[in-house]
Amino acid sequence: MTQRHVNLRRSAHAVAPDLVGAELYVDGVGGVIVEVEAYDHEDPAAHGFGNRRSERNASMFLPGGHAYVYRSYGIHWCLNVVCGEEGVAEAVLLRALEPTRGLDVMRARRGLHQERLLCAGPGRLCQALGVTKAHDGLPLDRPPFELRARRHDVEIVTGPRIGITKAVEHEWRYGLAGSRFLSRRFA
DNA sequence: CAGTGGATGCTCT
DNA sequence: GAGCATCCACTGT
Repeated sequence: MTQRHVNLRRSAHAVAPDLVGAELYVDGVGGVIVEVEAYDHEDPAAHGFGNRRSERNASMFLPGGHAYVYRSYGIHWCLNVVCGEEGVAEAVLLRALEPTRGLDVMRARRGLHQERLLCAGPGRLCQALGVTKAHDGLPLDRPPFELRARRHDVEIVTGPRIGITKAVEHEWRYGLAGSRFLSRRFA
């Protein structure tokens, strides 16, 4: 993968491992993606299961390359990279970053926290990067977003997704091997 | 460390 | 009214 941008018009399962090691910034604040999960329209654990549209998941039906942001547990925001073709609900949930730019801004947004926990988890990541509902549906190839493909090969580990109760058998969680910025270790 | 429970609000049935 | 794609503080080793 030597392109500058990740091709997001592919299935979430193809995109997810390619996002590990890529860089994401929001208004210049962010870092290296170290953990993601794939969700597709045939997946009972996904918001877009059965391609059923709702007010919440509308952005999932945009063509690959947009943001899908939803409220989690009433408190947190979670950011997805929408994948695939328009009209098919699939996306990759961004679960953790290794923070590299704007550490002071992230620390201020997150409060008194160690660097390791700044973006270790989907809710923490959005808080650190300032992602809210206002970003839902925005294209990822324009400001405030910047998404750059990784330039070197990385070692990727997989495992079951976190925090779900349906379709738990699939190993659709992808992480950067050995990273200390994961939300949880891989088995 | 591991395990537990509360906070919190929106979406969908 | 149930059920969350979570986080944090607190407990007990």
